[in-house]
Amino acid sequence: MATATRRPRAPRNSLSRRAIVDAAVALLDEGGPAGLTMRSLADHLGVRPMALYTYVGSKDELLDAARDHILGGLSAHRDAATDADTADSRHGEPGWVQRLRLVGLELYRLLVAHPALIHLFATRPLAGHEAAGATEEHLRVLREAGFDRAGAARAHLTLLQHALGSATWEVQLNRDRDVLSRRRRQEALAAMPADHYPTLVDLAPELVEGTVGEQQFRYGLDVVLAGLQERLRRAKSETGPRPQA
Amino acid sequence: MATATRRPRAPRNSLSRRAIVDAAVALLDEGGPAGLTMRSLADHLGVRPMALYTYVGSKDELLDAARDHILGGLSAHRDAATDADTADSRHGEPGWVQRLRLVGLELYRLLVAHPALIHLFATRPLAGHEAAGATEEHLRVLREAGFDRAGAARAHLTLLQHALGSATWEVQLNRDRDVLSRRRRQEALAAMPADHYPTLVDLAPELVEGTVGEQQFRYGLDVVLAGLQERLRRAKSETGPRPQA
DNA sequence: ACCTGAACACCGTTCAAGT
DNA sequence: ACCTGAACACCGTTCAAGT
Repeated sequence: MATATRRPRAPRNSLSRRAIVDAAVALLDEGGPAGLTMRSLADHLGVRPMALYTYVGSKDELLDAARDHILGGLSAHRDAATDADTADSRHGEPGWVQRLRLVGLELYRLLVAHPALIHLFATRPLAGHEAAGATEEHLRVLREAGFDRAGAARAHLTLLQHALGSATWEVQLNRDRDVLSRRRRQEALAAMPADHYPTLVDLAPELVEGTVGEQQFRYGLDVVLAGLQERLRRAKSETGPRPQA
Repeated sequence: MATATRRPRAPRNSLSRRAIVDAAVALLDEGGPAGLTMRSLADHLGVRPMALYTYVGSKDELLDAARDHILGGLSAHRDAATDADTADSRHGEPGWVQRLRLVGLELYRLLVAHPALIHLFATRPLAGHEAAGATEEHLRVLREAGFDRAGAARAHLTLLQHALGSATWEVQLNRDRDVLSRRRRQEALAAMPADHYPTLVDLAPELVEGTVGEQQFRYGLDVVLAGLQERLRRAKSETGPRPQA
């Protein structure tokens, strides 16, 4: 859409891997996955396409670097929680649940703020430690709460997977918020064959209005957290009342 | 990888939208998103690229059709559950929980069996009723269990989002199972800076061994289902003991 | 070492033309 | 109506060359 910024021909040694990755992230946020091509990126940096290959090797490698760079913000921003985030904790809720909620919200917001990140999760192979900041926090809190080693690992993955799925759904649902408004979406749902999907058609208003945005993520996160509490309770009653090492 | 099947020049009226979509799904399953180009698809069908445009309009439209075609299998396959699926239901577990588990497993398996589907969820805009078969089943079971209208909608989305996120993670983690084995992945995790990620490094074995495949999905699904039971219990105790309409 | 220019083997799609 | 051929404006990347 936006007119491609024409190259003001950068000076000789102004390029760097860091600058390239930064520009790549900017182009991804701006124009989505399609907005980032080696050629558009080169143009953006005032350089010929092949100049980039001095620093990156391939586009895939660049995409991985962009992903890791965005996710690298995870541990640093940890204490950026607003009052609103902590305000709605349930009364009598254990501290570890509240802390996991904050990590989850941060992760979800990062994914929604960088929609291209979701594309990268669904496109590039994973090693498993991409969201290391959130992983470490998850695991530490879970272990302190009393989860055993295997339980902490599985619970962490569940939280991560839920955040990823929620953000994916949310981002793609809102990709063209303007062209397909809520009203139209509700009409589309209500217009489905009622003999095959009676309940879906009946609940069309709730599906469109009530399951969107951070509100829906918070609901799902609370469900997961309640399930984890139940899990911990059961594990403790089996092992006996004293907490595990 | 596979040598491109050379066109045996199809007879004149052998093409159809249905045949094109089927072939597209096959190419997607076989070679991933990159394996499907209008040109490779035409070759596969023994036809020139532009012949496809009589039936599809654009590649994007074709991708949506392929996604909807795969997801269309959701309602039909409903009773394909094996004994193993029902065998591990917890004793004294309400029937609705068991039914939701079956739907979830079916959804997860479909996503993992068609990895390109995950790419489509993260790439193409959503209307909200793509997985209508699973949605209808979810909503009906939830309503019968006693969830109110808004609660059923939110609970359904949570189940859907969790399945999507789990499948995404799983598929991308295993994309090159051969080139990056578990052993190597565990070594990579254990080699991360222990001062920044002590718990992660410590739990590397559990993270690699215990959080993979359908086993991990079942764990997360059980967590979500336990959370939903808790949710329902609380809602009922607020409204009074008699079930809601 | 850092960067350019030309080229190759691809894309999706338009447009005019053939049957 | 159904399909082809040639062409356009793109891709990522190789290769040889310039500084």
